[in-house]
Amino acid sequence: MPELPEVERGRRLAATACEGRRIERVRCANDRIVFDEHSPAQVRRALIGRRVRKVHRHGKQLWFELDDQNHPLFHFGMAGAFQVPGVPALSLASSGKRDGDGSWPPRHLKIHLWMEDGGELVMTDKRRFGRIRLRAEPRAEPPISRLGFDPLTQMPPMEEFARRLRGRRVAIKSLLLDQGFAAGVGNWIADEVLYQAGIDPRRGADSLSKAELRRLRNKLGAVVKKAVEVDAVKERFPRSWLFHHRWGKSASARTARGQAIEFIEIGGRTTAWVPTLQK
DNA sequence: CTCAGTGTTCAGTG
DNA sequence: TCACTGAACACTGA
Repeated sequence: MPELPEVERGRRLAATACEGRRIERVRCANDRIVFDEHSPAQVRRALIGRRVRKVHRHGKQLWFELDDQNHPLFHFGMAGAFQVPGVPALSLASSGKRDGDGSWPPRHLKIHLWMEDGGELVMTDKRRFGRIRLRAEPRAEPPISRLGFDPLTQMPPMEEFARRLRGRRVAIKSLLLDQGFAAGVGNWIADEVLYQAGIDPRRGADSLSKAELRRLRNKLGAVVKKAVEVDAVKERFPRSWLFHHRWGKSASARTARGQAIEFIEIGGRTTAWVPTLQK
Protein backbone atom coordinates (compact mmCIF):
# COMPACT_ATOMS: atom_id res chain seq x y z
CA MET A 1 0.00 0.00 0.00
CA PRO A 2 2.72 2.52 0.61
CA GLU A 3 3.60 3.74 -2.84
CA LEU A 4 6.02 6.53 -3.70
CA PRO A 5 4.05 9.39 -2.06
CA GLU A 6 3.69 7.63 1.28
CA VAL A 7 7.33 6.59 1.28
CA GLU A 8 8.29 10.18 0.54
CA ARG A 9 6.23 11.27 3.54
CA GLY A 10 8.22 8.74 5.58
CA ARG A 11 11.44 10.18 4.22
CA ARG A 12 10.48 13.69 5.25
CA LEU A 13 9.43 12.53 8.69
CA ALA A 14 12.73 10.73 9.18
CA ALA A 15 14.72 13.65 7.80
CA THR A 16 13.10 16.04 10.26
CA ALA A 17 13.62 13.70 13.19
CA CYS A 18 17.09 12.37 12.40
CA GLU A 19 19.19 14.33 9.91
CA GLY A 20 22.35 15.75 11.44
CA ARG A 21 21.81 13.91 14.72
CA ARG A 22 23.49 11.00 16.41
CA ILE A 23 21.55 7.83 17.19
CA GLU A 24 21.83 7.32 20.90
CA ARG A 25 19.72 4.24 21.52
CA VAL A 26 18.24 1.52 19.29
CA ARG A 27 15.70 -1.16 19.98
CA CYS A 28 14.78 -3.80 17.43
CA ALA A 29 11.91 -6.27 17.49
CA ASN A 30 12.95 -9.89 17.42
CA ASP A 31 11.51 -10.45 13.96
CA ARG A 32 13.39 -12.70 11.54
CA ILE A 33 11.08 -11.85 8.68
CA VAL A 34 11.48 -8.09 8.69
CA PHE A 35 15.19 -8.44 9.59
CA ASP A 36 15.69 -11.10 6.93
CA GLU A 37 19.31 -10.54 5.91
CA HIS A 38 20.85 -9.17 9.08
CA SER A 39 19.82 -10.03 12.60
CA PRO A 40 18.18 -7.38 14.76
CA ALA A 41 21.43 -7.28 16.76
CA GLN A 42 23.51 -6.62 13.64
CA VAL A 43 21.26 -3.78 12.58
CA ARG A 44 21.33 -2.36 16.08
CA ARG A 45 25.12 -2.49 16.15
CA ALA A 46 25.36 -0.75 12.76
CA LEU A 47 23.19 2.17 13.89
CA ILE A 48 24.07 2.86 17.47
CA GLY A 49 26.32 5.86 18.01
CA ARG A 50 26.20 6.83 14.31
CA ARG A 51 25.23 10.18 12.93
CA VAL A 52 22.51 10.39 10.25
CA ARG A 53 23.88 12.54 7.46
CA LYS A 54 20.90 12.33 5.13
CA VAL A 55 17.72 10.36 4.49
CA HIS A 56 17.32 9.24 0.87
CA ARG A 57 14.53 7.69 -1.17
CA HIS A 58 14.38 6.02 -4.57
CA GLY A 59 10.99 4.63 -5.53
CA LYS A 60 9.70 2.78 -2.51
CA GLN A 61 13.18 2.25 -1.05
CA LEU A 62 14.34 4.50 1.75
CA TRP A 63 17.74 4.63 3.39
CA PHE A 64 19.82 6.53 5.90
CA GLU A 65 23.25 7.77 4.91
CA LEU A 66 25.31 7.37 8.09
CA ASP A 67 28.81 8.52 9.02
CA ASP A 68 29.91 4.91 8.60
CA GLN A 69 30.02 2.24 5.89
CA ASN A 70 26.88 0.33 6.83
CA HIS A 71 23.66 2.11 5.93
CA PRO A 72 20.17 0.96 6.91
CA LEU A 73 17.72 0.38 4.05
CA PHE A 74 13.99 0.35 4.73
CA HIS A 75 11.14 -1.00 2.62
CA PHE A 76 7.60 -0.57 3.91
CA GLY A 77 6.10 -3.56 2.13
CA MET A 78 2.34 -3.31 2.25
CA ALA A 79 1.75 -1.87 5.68
CA GLY A 80 4.98 -0.35 6.96
CA ALA A 81 5.39 3.25 8.13
CA PHE A 82 7.62 5.60 10.05
CA GLN A 83 6.13 7.28 13.07
CA VAL A 84 7.26 9.92 15.54
CA PRO A 85 5.69 10.69 18.90
CA GLY A 86 2.58 12.83 18.80
CA VAL A 87 1.85 12.51 15.08
CA PRO A 88 -0.91 10.01 14.29
CA ALA A 89 -0.09 7.57 11.52
CA LEU A 90 -2.18 7.87 8.37
CA SER A 91 -3.09 5.05 6.08
CA LEU A 92 -4.25 5.42 2.52
CA ALA A 93 -6.29 2.25 2.49
CA SER A 94 -9.44 2.45 4.54
CA SER A 95 -11.44 5.56 5.28
CA GLY A 96 -8.94 8.05 6.64
CA LYS A 97 -8.60 5.76 9.61
CA ARG A 98 -5.69 6.03 11.99
CA ASP A 99 -3.29 3.18 12.42
CA GLY A 100 -3.27 2.09 16.01
CA ASP A 101 -4.62 4.02 18.96
CA GLY A 102 -1.94 6.68 19.15
CA SER A 103 -0.14 5.01 22.05
CA TRP A 104 3.63 5.28 22.24
CA PRO A 105 5.56 3.26 21.37
CA PRO A 106 3.05 2.06 18.79
CA ARG A 107 2.00 -1.53 18.16
CA HIS A 108 3.79 -3.61 15.53
CA LEU A 109 7.02 -1.77 16.19
CA LYS A 110 10.03 -3.13 14.31
CA ILE A 111 12.73 -0.60 15.13
CA HIS A 112 12.87 2.28 17.60
CA LEU A 113 15.53 5.01 17.42
CA TRP A 114 16.30 7.56 20.09
CA MET A 115 18.27 10.57 18.84
CA GLU A 116 20.75 12.69 20.76
CA ASP A 117 18.34 15.63 20.89
CA GLY A 118 15.61 13.55 22.54
CA GLY A 119 13.69 12.92 19.30
CA GLU A 120 12.45 9.45 18.42
CA LEU A 121 11.60 7.56 15.24
CA VAL A 122 9.87 4.23 14.90
CA MET A 123 9.14 1.93 11.99
CA THR A 124 5.98 -0.14 12.38
CA ASP A 125 4.72 -2.94 10.14
CA LYS A 126 1.67 -4.92 11.03
CA ARG A 127 1.89 -7.30 8.10
CA ARG A 128 5.60 -8.05 8.11
CA PHE A 129 6.15 -7.62 4.36
CA GLY A 130 8.45 -4.74 5.20
CA ARG A 131 12.23 -5.21 5.32
CA ILE A 132 15.11 -3.60 7.19
CA ARG A 133 18.51 -4.35 5.70
CA LEU A 134 22.07 -3.00 5.64
CA ARG A 135 24.02 -1.85 2.59
CA ALA A 136 27.54 -0.54 2.16
CA GLU A 137 26.69 1.30 -1.05
CA PRO A 138 22.90 1.45 -1.22
CA ARG A 139 22.64 2.95 -4.72
CA ALA A 140 25.12 0.50 -6.24
CA GLU A 141 23.62 -2.69 -4.85
CA PRO A 142 20.32 -4.50 -5.27
CA PRO A 143 17.54 -3.81 -4.77
CA ILE A 144 18.15 -0.12 -5.55
CA SER A 145 20.58 -0.76 -8.41
CA ARG A 146 17.84 -2.63 -10.25
CA LEU A 147 15.25 0.12 -10.04
CA GLY A 148 14.15 2.31 -12.90
CA PHE A 149 13.81 6.09 -12.79
CA ASP A 150 12.09 7.76 -9.85
CA PRO A 151 9.14 9.65 -11.36
CA LEU A 152 9.31 12.40 -8.75
CA THR A 153 12.99 13.23 -9.01
CA GLN A 154 14.24 11.87 -12.34
CA MET A 155 11.50 11.78 -14.93
CA PRO A 156 13.35 11.19 -18.20
CA PRO A 157 12.89 13.53 -21.16
CA MET A 158 10.23 12.51 -23.66
CA GLU A 159 12.62 10.93 -26.11
CA GLU A 160 14.22 8.68 -23.52
CA PHE A 161 10.86 7.86 -22.00
CA ALA A 162 9.67 6.61 -25.40
CA ARG A 163 12.86 4.61 -25.88
CA ARG A 164 12.29 2.79 -22.60
CA LEU A 165 8.94 1.51 -23.81
CA ARG A 166 10.11 0.49 -27.25
CA GLY A 167 9.90 -3.23 -27.91
CA ARG A 168 8.04 -3.90 -24.68
CA ARG A 169 4.98 -5.96 -25.51
CA VAL A 170 3.61 -6.24 -21.98
CA ALA A 171 0.35 -4.57 -21.03
CA ILE A 172 1.09 -0.95 -20.23
CA LYS A 173 -0.43 -1.42 -16.78
CA SER A 174 2.08 -4.21 -16.03
CA LEU A 175 4.97 -2.10 -17.27
CA LEU A 176 3.98 0.76 -14.99
CA LEU A 177 4.03 -1.64 -12.05
CA ASP A 178 7.48 -2.94 -13.04
CA GLN A 179 9.89 -1.30 -10.55
CA GLY A 180 12.68 -1.71 -13.10
CA PHE A 181 10.81 0.68 -15.39
CA ALA A 182 9.51 3.37 -13.03
CA ALA A 183 10.37 3.01 -9.36
CA GLY A 184 7.67 3.71 -6.81
CA VAL A 185 4.55 3.19 -8.93
CA GLY A 186 2.05 0.85 -7.29
CA ASN A 187 -1.40 -0.39 -8.16
CA TRP A 188 -3.48 2.72 -7.59
CA ILE A 189 -0.96 5.12 -9.16
CA ALA A 190 -0.77 2.96 -12.30
CA ASP A 191 -4.56 2.93 -12.62
CA GLU A 192 -4.85 6.66 -11.88
CA VAL A 193 -2.26 7.58 -14.51
CA LEU A 194 -3.87 5.43 -17.22
CA TYR A 195 -7.28 6.80 -16.36
CA GLN A 196 -6.13 10.40 -16.59
CA ALA A 197 -4.18 9.70 -19.77
CA GLY A 198 -7.20 7.98 -21.34
CA ILE A 199 -5.34 4.77 -22.14
CA ASP A 200 -6.73 1.23 -22.01
CA PRO A 201 -4.61 -0.61 -19.40
CA ARG A 202 -4.49 -3.76 -21.54
CA ARG A 203 -2.72 -2.04 -24.45
CA GLY A 204 0.74 -3.29 -25.29
CA ALA A 205 3.34 -0.78 -24.09
CA ASP A 206 4.89 -0.50 -27.57
CA SER A 207 1.51 0.12 -29.23
CA LEU A 208 1.08 3.63 -27.83
CA SER A 209 1.08 6.57 -30.21
CA LYS A 210 3.33 9.57 -29.73
CA ALA A 211 0.46 11.59 -28.31
CA GLU A 212 -0.45 8.79 -25.91
CA LEU A 213 3.15 8.46 -24.76
CA ARG A 214 3.26 12.16 -24.07
CA ARG A 215 0.06 12.03 -22.05
CA LEU A 216 1.29 8.98 -20.15
CA ARG A 217 4.54 10.64 -19.19
CA ASN A 218 2.87 13.91 -18.22
CA LYS A 219 0.20 12.22 -16.11
CA LEU A 220 2.74 9.97 -14.41
CA GLY A 221 4.69 13.03 -13.40
CA ALA A 222 1.62 15.03 -12.43
CA VAL A 223 -0.10 12.36 -10.33
CA VAL A 224 3.04 11.59 -8.37
CA LYS A 225 3.87 15.25 -7.90
CA LYS A 226 0.39 16.11 -6.67
CA ALA A 227 0.18 13.15 -4.28
CA VAL A 228 3.55 14.12 -2.79
CA GLU A 229 2.55 17.77 -2.61
CA VAL A 230 -0.40 16.90 -0.36
CA ASP A 231 1.83 14.59 1.70
CA ALA A 232 -0.08 11.49 0.52
CA VAL A 233 -3.16 12.54 2.49
CA LYS A 234 -5.93 11.08 0.35
CA GLU A 235 -8.59 13.56 1.46
CA ARG A 236 -6.45 16.19 -0.26
CA PHE A 237 -6.23 14.38 -3.61
CA PRO A 238 -8.22 16.21 -6.32
CA ARG A 239 -11.88 15.24 -6.39
CA SER A 240 -11.61 14.36 -10.04
CA TRP A 241 -9.26 11.43 -9.35
CA LEU A 242 -10.35 7.86 -9.94
CA PHE A 243 -8.68 7.06 -6.62
CA HIS A 244 -11.71 8.10 -4.59
CA HIS A 245 -14.03 5.69 -6.36
CA ARG A 246 -11.97 2.59 -6.96
CA TRP A 247 -12.15 0.89 -3.57
CA GLY A 248 -14.55 -1.89 -2.83
CA LYS A 249 -14.77 -3.22 -6.39
CA SER A 250 -18.46 -2.46 -6.44
CA ALA A 251 -20.30 -3.31 -9.66
CA SER A 252 -22.01 0.07 -9.44
CA ALA A 253 -18.80 2.08 -8.94
CA ARG A 254 -18.75 5.37 -10.86
CA THR A 255 -16.42 8.30 -11.31
CA ALA A 256 -17.30 11.75 -10.00
CA ARG A 257 -18.78 12.46 -13.45
CA GLY A 258 -20.86 9.29 -13.45
CA GLN A 259 -18.90 7.04 -15.82
CA ALA A 260 -18.95 3.35 -14.96
CA ILE A 261 -15.78 1.89 -13.45
CA GLU A 262 -14.87 -1.68 -14.37
CA PHE A 263 -12.60 -4.08 -12.54
CA ILE A 264 -10.42 -6.55 -14.37
CA GLU A 265 -7.26 -8.48 -13.59
CA ILE A 266 -4.01 -7.59 -15.34
CA GLY A 267 -0.76 -9.27 -14.39
CA GLY A 268 -2.46 -10.71 -11.35
CA ARG A 269 -3.49 -7.31 -10.00
CA THR A 270 -6.91 -5.79 -9.76
CA THR A 271 -7.23 -2.99 -12.27
CA ALA A 272 -9.87 -0.28 -12.04
CA TRP A 273 -10.60 1.51 -15.30
CA VAL A 274 -13.26 3.42 -17.21
CA PRO A 275 -13.87 1.79 -20.61
CA THR A 276 -15.78 4.77 -21.98
CA LEU A 277 -12.76 7.05 -21.45
CA GLN A 278 -9.76 4.75 -21.85
CA LYS A 279 -9.13 3.65 -25.41
C1' DC B 1 -15.05 -19.82 7.46
C1' DT B 2 -13.21 -17.95 3.16
C1' DC B 3 -10.98 -14.78 0.46
C1' DA B 4 -9.18 -10.29 -1.47
C1' DG B 5 -5.70 -7.08 -1.13
C1' DT B 6 -1.13 -5.22 -0.85
C1' DG B 7 4.52 -5.45 -2.89
C1' DT B 8 8.17 -8.37 -4.06
C1' DT B 9 10.69 -12.33 -5.44
C1' DC B 10 11.37 -16.71 -7.25
C1' DA B 11 10.43 -21.11 -9.78
C1' DG B 12 8.70 -22.87 -13.83
C1' DT B 13 6.85 -22.62 -18.71
C1' DG B 14 6.97 -21.19 -23.35
C1' DT C 1 16.03 -12.07 -22.88
C1' DC C 2 11.14 -11.48 -22.59
C1' DA C 3 6.48 -12.56 -21.03
C1' DC C 4 3.48 -14.81 -18.30
C1' DT C 5 1.57 -17.75 -14.30
C1' DG C 6 1.45 -19.26 -9.80
C1' DA C 7 3.18 -19.55 -5.31
C1' DA C 8 4.99 -17.81 -1.21
C1' DC C 9 5.46 -14.46 2.33
C1' DA C 10 1.91 -12.24 6.94
C1' DC C 11 -1.95 -10.24 8.32
C1' DT C 12 -6.37 -7.61 8.40
C1' DG C 13 -10.95 -7.08 7.65
C1' DA C 14 -15.15 -7.73 4.97
